[in-house]
Amino acid sequence: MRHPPAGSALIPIRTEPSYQKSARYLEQDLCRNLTKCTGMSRLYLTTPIYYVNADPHTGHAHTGIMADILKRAAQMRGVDVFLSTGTDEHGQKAQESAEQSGLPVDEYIERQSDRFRALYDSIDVSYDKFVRTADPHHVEGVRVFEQMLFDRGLLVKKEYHGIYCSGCELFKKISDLNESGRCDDHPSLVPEAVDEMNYFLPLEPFRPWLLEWIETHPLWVQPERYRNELLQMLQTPLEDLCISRPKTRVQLGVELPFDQDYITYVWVDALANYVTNVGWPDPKYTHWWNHAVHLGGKDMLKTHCVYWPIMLKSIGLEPPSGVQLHGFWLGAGGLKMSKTLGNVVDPNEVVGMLGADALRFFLAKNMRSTSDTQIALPLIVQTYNADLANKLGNTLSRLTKFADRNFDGRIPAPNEINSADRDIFDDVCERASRSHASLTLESIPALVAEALSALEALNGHLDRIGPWKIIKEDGGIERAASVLYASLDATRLLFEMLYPVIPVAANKGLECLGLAPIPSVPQRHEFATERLKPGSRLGNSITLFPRIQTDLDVSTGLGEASPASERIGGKLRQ
RNA sequence: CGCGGGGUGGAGCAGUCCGGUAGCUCGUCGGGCUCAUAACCCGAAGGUCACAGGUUCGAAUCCUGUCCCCGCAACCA
Repeated sequence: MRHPPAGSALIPIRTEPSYQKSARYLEQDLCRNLTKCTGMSRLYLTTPIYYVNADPHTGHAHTGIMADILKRAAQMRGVDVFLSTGTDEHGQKAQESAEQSGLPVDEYIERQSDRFRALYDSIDVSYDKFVRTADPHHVEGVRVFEQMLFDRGLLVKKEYHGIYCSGCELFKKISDLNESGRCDDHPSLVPEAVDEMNYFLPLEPFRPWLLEWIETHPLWVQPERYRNELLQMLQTPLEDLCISRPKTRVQLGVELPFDQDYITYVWVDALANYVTNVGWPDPKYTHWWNHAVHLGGKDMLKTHCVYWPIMLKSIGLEPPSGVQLHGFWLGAGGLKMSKTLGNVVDPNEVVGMLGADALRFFLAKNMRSTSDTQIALPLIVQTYNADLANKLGNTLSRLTKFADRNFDGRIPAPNEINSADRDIFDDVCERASRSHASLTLESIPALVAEALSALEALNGHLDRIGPWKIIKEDGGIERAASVLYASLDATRLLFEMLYPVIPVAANKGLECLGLAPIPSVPQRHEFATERLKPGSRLGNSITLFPRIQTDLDVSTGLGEASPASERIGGKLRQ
């Protein structure tokens, strides 16, 4: 425990919830899901592994940050968490990108992989495993996986009939071609019909099993709309899944264990990371695998909820406990980000300008499960100034500086806590407990919204009471002390509540309150009982989030922004 | 008729499942306060809820049709 529950008797905690959660909301609760699947003691979170043929973008940052938020929140509930991520470095496109870069293939994929790792390091994603598909353990795992498929007689070798564009070096679907039967990117070339021998895993035999699995596990895919989409997807027969590529066409990949003329095509290679990361084929992998929840974008639905469970089932492994998906980020104007439009948001740029917590906070606050969401630099700056600087940072400042001047930089001892003080504390406490207890990928924005509402209530409360006025009255210091204690303690709760979202700033805030940082290890955290200790010394008062001055045009996303301190010669920094 | 999402005051969004005086944040304007990061608090202006029909005592919400935007359709979270 970080500090004794010394003040727990000071302000009675209300136990009656004043908020009614809808039954539907409860049904989609990760907690319940995990209670059923994992007993809540352990959690294995995964992000997809990212393809190295392009640079990391906002979407990659988002999935990692959401995973990290869920991890930190689970750890605060005492859950042991393992978070995996990594890069996929195999396949034709990686091979081509390497060639285009002019670098040796090894050098290219290492550089790209490092870019993904560097991004995650810079945004404080606390992964426990960063896998690269070239890692020997992973490669061996893929080969064992494939040998098992082969030994069980599940694979068929047959001709793949396709239309091949030699310009793209890819097979095309009829629907990919234009009216004249040519590829849009290479209109001068005539795509040719090619027959190529490959290995396939027939999926159709497993469709009835998968349908039943989904029927009997209503919380398996979340949000619910993706479950509906999945069920619809499974109404029609499934095509065989191609798992190989001839070496004559692609060299970068894992050689099939039973046919050295072929390498592994993406699915077995990429998806298998989820089990090889936790030790498979060593039996100890179940320690984590039995508690696995995959996180990712909505485009993962078919691969992670059809291909992957069937692949696992076919060799006798259990499906993951859950799959939680999110939408996509769109650029300014609600349009897909593109360099041509100039509306690309580079996560590295945001981190450089505003810090990792600002990016984390924006993504956590705004992603919606039912639709794609807009992101643009001016919107991020707006959120940073309004929520982080003006509300959260400023509230900390006004309280700690008041305590510095009037209470010798110590937590004042509360005397007469009245109902207004109690209400403000209960309000924050309840919001914190409730949003943490029910946290899922889908409800992360609700946690942020709850914190902001609580913060507004706290600021309003402070203004109505006006401790800086009261303290000037006769005997007012007693009353001011109580108001300040309740407000500081509510602020403490807010930092604890927001710790998973903005870990660095939250711990700085707690430090300002004279508290130890929240550790990144499983440790049950009780919002209501770990009260501030009267008389203990506050830390140094700091400007947690300096305001940013900006000329950004919110409607276009174009323009310039720079830190206020830089713009006006650091005056704001004092 | 391939599948799906969306169109709500200047900007970003909630509300739509379970119909009942249109909400939030930002911005703007006015006032207050001065403990605080030109901050914070209070108040105001601003919307025919894409459009047209229909059901209903009553529709942003349900039904029908239309228009527009976006995403997906074998490797982009």
